[in-house]
Amino acid sequence: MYKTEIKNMDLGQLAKSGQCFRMRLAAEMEHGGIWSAAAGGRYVEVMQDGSHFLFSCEEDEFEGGWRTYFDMDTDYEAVKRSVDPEDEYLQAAMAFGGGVRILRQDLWEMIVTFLISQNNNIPRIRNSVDALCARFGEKKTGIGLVLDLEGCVKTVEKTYDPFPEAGAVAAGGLEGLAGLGLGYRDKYIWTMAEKCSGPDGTKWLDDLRAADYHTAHGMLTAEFGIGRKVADCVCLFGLHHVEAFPVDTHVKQIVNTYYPGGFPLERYRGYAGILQQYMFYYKLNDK
DNA sequence: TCACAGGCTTCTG
DNA sequence: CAGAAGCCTGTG
Repeated sequence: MYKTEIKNMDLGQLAKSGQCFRMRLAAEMEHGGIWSAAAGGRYVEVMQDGSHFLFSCEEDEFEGGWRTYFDMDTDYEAVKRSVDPEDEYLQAAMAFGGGVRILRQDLWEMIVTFLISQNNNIPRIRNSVDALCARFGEKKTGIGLVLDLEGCVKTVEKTYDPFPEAGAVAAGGLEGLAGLGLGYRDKYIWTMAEKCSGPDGTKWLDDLRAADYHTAHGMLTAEFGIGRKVADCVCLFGLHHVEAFPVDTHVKQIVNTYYPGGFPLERYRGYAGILQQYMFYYKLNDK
């Protein structure tokens, strides 16, 4: 296990932020809880109490993977300080969801996830992603956390479904995607599974990783089923181009209501996507 | 950086 | 019935 302090991070908020659909509550607790995350062929469980975090992995695995995944080297404090103090909507959004970050997730997984997201809602997206993993992901074991009778934290073995490789999805054919609640999106996913598998697919994904935002966005929208909005989500969540600013139906409503002259993208040039996440989370979860 | 309409899955309120 | 982290295709 590895214990560390992290500010500006809230796992419960991240799980509801609409950027990752594979984080869930493993055990409820008085303060926060134990959350599980599966990413990049690895599994971890994390207990949060305020800014104190206990990871089920050891320090080397944290430093070698989860530190990057949780984007710990971005200064979110500086981002928050840079926001216009007069901007009441953004200030309220940051006060409400200040623990939201831009995770560094797997590119192929983000392509599939945000193809599923189109004309869809978060619970349904989650169901489809889970079903996809259950069908194609070959079960693996990871290390989780559990409280013993005395309330002490212990590690415990857990099984989980990793996100399937593109090759596995491609091999299943279009019919392999039936019954997952994908609807008309199934053909988009299967086409991209073909595109991303094999040596050519690996090269294309590597080229995408090497490209700047504008180029990557163009490469993505050239593909079947990927429009402007999905491409921006893949750029933001799969390539960490935080200048990408996905405009979906909710963000459109926010802009129409609170930024009639348009969102001040120039003021936040280079990282507007982070602010988009604060606004998106606030709009969807504030009641 | 042309605008717009219609269709596409499926579930919730 | 409308709406949900939309996109594709065809038309004028």
